[in-house]
Amino acid sequence: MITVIEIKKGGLKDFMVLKKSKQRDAIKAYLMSRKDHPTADQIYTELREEHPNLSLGTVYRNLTLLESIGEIQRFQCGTNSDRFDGNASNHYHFICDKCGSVHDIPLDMQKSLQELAQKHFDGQIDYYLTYFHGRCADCTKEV
Amino acid sequence: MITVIEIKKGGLKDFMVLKKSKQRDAIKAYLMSRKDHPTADQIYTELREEHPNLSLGTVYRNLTLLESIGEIQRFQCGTNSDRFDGNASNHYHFICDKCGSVHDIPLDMQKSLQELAQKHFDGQIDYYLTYFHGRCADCTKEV
DNA sequence: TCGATAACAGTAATCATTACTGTTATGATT
DNA sequence: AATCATAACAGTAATGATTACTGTTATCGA
Repeated sequence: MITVIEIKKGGLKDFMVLKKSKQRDAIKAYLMSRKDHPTADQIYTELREEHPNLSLGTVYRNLTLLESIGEIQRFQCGTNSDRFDGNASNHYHFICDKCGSVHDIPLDMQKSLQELAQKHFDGQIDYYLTYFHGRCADCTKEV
Repeated sequence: MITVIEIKKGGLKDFMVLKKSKQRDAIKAYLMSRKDHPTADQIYTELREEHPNLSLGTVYRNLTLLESIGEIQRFQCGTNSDRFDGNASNHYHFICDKCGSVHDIPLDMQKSLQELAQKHFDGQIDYYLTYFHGRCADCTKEV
């Protein structure tokens, strides 16, 4: 199977044939195995144990690539580093304002909210991202 | 009137008495006069015309301070710079994925969504941020 | 007017992320 | 299996947003 991806306008070519790489597979697999939405640096540090020559640039390049072909999600949530999620489907996130952890919320996206917002906005709303904030279960137990 | 603000633990003191400054007033006033949620650099560039000696560090310091006392809002929305909003009340934002502009959506926050999410999450949800994406009115007119 | 210190301008440092460079791996074609 | 084009790599340098530092100035209560 050949995977062809589009390249943003500007260069000479407008497409690219993907070649497989052990590094990309490892990054994808790692991300799929986790539910804590790690940062690029966390992924890099973890994978270095198995792949000592792995480069941080490679991690970033592949995360960006995987995101561009819709296999993973990247998002900012107030912390200083971007977070990555192996679950590419649209879903809700919770950010603990105390410990910074990020959790999934198993709840269907509310189409009604988007429809409601659309009634109040002139442009065209395609999707929405919601970040719930508060304290995670662990942190509510502490003072 | 004296404004006293708390300082995060770690230093010798745990409070600070605010003194007024022309620069902070100008930053706040500028932010209040706009609806386009400018970046720190945009604020800096604009205000330099009136205040030629204004420093970018001063802009950042005051934005952080104003945010910490709840007078303005700071948020990330996928663009590479943080955005600032003179309207500190909880409201919805729309980000145009084509031109990057940020708009307000005049819609009350849906308490029901938070309640719904709370039913599916163990921790304590205090608030939520939602970013609608799509194309703004101007951009829907273009190809 | 004085004294304590918050705030400043200017600059250096930090940190996440992206870009560059020479080398290696992939995969289609001979 | 050998060749060839090029995607991907490791390693490193560069970028850009933000924060921290330093010596000076402004604010404000005493």
